[in-house]
Amino acid sequence: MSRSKIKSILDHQATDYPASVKGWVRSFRNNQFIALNDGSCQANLQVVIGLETDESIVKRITAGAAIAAHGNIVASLGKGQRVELKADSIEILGDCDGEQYPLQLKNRPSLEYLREIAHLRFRTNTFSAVFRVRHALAFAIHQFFNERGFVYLHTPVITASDAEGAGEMFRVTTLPFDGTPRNEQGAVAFSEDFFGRATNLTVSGQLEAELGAMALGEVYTFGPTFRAENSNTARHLAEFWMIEPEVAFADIHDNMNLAEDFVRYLIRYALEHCTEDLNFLAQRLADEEKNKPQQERSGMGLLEKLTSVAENSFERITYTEAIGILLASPAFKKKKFQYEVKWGIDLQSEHERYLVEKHFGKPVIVRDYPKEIKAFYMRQNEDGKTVAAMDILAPGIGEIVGGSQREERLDKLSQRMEEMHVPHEELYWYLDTRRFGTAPHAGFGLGFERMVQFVTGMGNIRDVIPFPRTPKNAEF
RNA sequence: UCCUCCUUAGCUCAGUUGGUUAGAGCACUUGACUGUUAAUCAGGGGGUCGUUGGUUCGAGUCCAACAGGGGGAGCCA
Repeated sequence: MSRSKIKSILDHQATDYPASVKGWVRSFRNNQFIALNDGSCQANLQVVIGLETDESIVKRITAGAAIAAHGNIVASLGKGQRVELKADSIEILGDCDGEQYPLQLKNRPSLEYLREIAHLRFRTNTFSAVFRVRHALAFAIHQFFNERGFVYLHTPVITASDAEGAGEMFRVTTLPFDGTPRNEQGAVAFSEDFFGRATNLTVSGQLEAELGAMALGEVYTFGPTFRAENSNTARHLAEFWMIEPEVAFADIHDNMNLAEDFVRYLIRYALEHCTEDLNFLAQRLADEEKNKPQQERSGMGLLEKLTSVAENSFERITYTEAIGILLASPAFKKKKFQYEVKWGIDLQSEHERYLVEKHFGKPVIVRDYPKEIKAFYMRQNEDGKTVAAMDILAPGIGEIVGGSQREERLDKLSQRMEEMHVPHEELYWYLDTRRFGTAPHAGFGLGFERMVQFVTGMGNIRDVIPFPRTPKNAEF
């Protein structure tokens, strides 16, 4: 008999039919009742074994063991579940020595501990829920762009450009560490390296995505991104996934509309397709909040927060307005901000949090930042002071989207590159798009893990990626 | 990288002003029970108190360095 997924058994109303299931034992009660989970859904299937079951089998039904159960799906006699599998036979597929198995249903191992056994943490309710939601969001991303006619463009993971200015890079090389070849000036001879030049892991697919957009019209990337920054926070990874749409004939307002539609679409998708997992995660979060002091509680439950974001439009303000709000705030007057507030500063975490969590109470899109604090490729506004950049700030996460209208005017772009010491030679291919049929265009980047954090309510980004890569940590 | 906190059984945690043989729950094991719901009840085994060094008659407890981890900040997505 072929294996049935537990999800399909629980989803269907029928009873009194034969079925086989395979999964991992979550708990074994009364030498008779197995709570079995196969990863297809949050809920367990109760498998009931007969009293005549061979004792040598019964002894091997331990928490964590992999088993197969064959029998009939029947209406449950007990109270906690609608149906159960009345087993005729049990097969032990893989034993699990409970004395050494670190996961026990009753012990509530901490997220920090589970991070150290990331190879086993998928077996917990929390992580299986998080990774099912992560999958759903990844799928929804492709669906969103596909519905709108975007082309999924695979930009390179290995890049020769180090002029993107998006952060420290990981070097990619096959040169030996001992006896590294040197040129006549004594510098490392990258001409002898695999690609004949210095190469790195990508920090962004944006520049390449722009090339695609200037022919295909609307493209997006969705792939791994690498930053060799020594960042030790709950919001940073050395290897993370990023989505970068790029749209020809679009301005900053089209860009904000797309980004807002996108974020709200993803949340609606999760609410519709991950109800059970989100309910579980919401409950988990609520339990966690109970142990926090009153002041640190968020006040809104996970589902309320997601529903509110999905149903209400984001606040849109300019950078100049944001500075005005901060300067007029009670927090500023009481000198609550650690960092200075004045026109020209980069907004600090505390400023973003004030705007999003205290002042507006919902996601905020801030646009038209001072050109000095933004990248060379952002389009210069008429005022000569600002660029058409926009960031979406989300409650609890901070910056979740960063984007801009791109500078399509060759002279302006060229001039800005000179001012910011970005070498023209290395980016001739980028500049060519401005030489040959340039057009207004815009795009943004969305940090996938930050989106997963927002939807699942997980506080640490290391808990929403299967195998986190952070400074001093590349285990598994 | 900076500030700060933590590290005691497989897991979650107690351990008082430095003082006898370091405790509990879960897990494991032996037995009982058999429609349980984190099953329950009774007995049992299980410890290099992160590592190294120091102070002291005596260190899980005090001090230092190192390692690992958490929280906050910077950089950013």
